[in-house]
Amino acid sequence: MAKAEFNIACTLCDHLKDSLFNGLSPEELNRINLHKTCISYKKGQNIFYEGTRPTGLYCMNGGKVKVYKNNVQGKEYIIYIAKPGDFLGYRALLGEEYYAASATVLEDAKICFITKDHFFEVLQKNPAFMKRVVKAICHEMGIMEEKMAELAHKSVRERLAASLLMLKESYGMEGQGSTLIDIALSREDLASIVGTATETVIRLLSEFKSEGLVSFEGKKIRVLEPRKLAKQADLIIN
Amino acid sequence: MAKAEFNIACTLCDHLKDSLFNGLSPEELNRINLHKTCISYKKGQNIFYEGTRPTGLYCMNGGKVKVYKNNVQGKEYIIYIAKPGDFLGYRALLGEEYYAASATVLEDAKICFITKDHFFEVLQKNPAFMKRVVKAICHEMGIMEEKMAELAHKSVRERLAASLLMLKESYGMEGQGSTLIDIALSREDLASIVGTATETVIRLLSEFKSEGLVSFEGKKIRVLEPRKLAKQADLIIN
DNA sequence: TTCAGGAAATGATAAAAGTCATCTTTTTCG
DNA sequence: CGAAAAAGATGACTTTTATCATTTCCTGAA
Repeated sequence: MAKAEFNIACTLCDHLKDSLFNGLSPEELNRINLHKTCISYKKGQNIFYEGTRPTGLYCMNGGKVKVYKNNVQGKEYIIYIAKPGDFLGYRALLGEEYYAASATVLEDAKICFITKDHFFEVLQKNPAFMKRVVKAICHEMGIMEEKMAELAHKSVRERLAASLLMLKESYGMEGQGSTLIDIALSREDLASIVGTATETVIRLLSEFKSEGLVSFEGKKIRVLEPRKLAKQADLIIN
Repeated sequence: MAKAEFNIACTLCDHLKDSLFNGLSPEELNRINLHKTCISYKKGQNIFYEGTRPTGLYCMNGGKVKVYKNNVQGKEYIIYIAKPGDFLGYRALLGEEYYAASATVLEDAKICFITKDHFFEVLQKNPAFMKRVVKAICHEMGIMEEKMAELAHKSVRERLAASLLMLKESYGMEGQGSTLIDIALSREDLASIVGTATETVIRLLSEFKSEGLVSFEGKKIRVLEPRKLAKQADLIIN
């Protein structure tokens, strides 16, 4: 599993429009470009480990990466799934702390790495960029507050339905009057997103399937009835 | 329940040292001082509601405030308990969003309010302050990640033990070779912190009591055996 | 001081979810 | 290709936790 380098100019990056770097001047982008290292990772490879110190910022150019925490008994909780355009590891970097989570490749990924100093330089010289980053972080916090409240008081069934809808929003591909969740997640990973046991996810998914809410396409899940799923998730009342 | 105004110069505030405002110049503090309104709130009064728009920043000068979300069925999850020196409502303000949570006074509180414009002005003119705020926010996010992982995979018993230790850290008063958690929390509020039913908290607390881990002092809880509690919380192995 | 209402405590019961074991299917890799 | 490993599925069973009902205790307002 050799890490292959690649290089794409930031100014020409396909995912710039989805990124917090969108809005930087060509000069600033070139500055980042000069100081970045881009690497291709294979599925299963690790990007960083919980407890280690960040030395820079990862910026996703392709693929999918899970950010997760393992508890003492080895149970995993997936905090976030990063896709192209997303920053990775900025929390620990900006908080000047160790990584509180680990990151592992779910689908073969291309990831650029910008050293801490160069990222901070751009951040400090460009208040508008700083403001955008802060805004994004605060938005992320709002999502985390919502997730904590869900974990505290929703049933696993409700949370699974909510997770499927969330995945549909982020990774949905429209077609045939329904939406395919275009990410190859194992049942185990899905359980780690929902915060439950693998067997429970398997059982509930087959219930959803027999109720006609979803269907399976290879390893992927197709959402057939988003409104009914939302009702299961207790997001809508009627 | 009239809201009584009071006024204390920011430069003379007892809690400045615990606050993110610590480090501002006297000029900046005076600027904030000129544009703040300070109000005394009684227990049970509401500071802001989920779904409304923030118009400024609250800064705690006294008392305790719970920040919480209510789900559809009315079940509450307490995200945070703010104490003097803490900012309140900065997430929605910096994220330019509606409040994602509500805030209500737990113990009679004195809270200063700085309008959005003046706060943003200081923030933008002082990059070091901005950096400190960002660092604090990112630290907060790390705590939230930890809490999500706990909610996902720890038992209520473990979470209650962890919550008691967290409360001990934040509100502990040393004495008699043990620590009193100096905050008047109802069993219901404690359940909302842990993310469980009130009855479950009551039962587990009386188990902890009969195991000699805690004792009750009026409405308050005294932690007798923090190490044993930590073992219950599965924070230490041996 | 009393008494009404809220909070705390306790018991009984049901529902939800985890665990463990087993079996089947799919994937991977030599 | 075929064996081994991993992932998925299913059943049996246990544990945990929520819910509901009832009782006791405490506190604050009249």
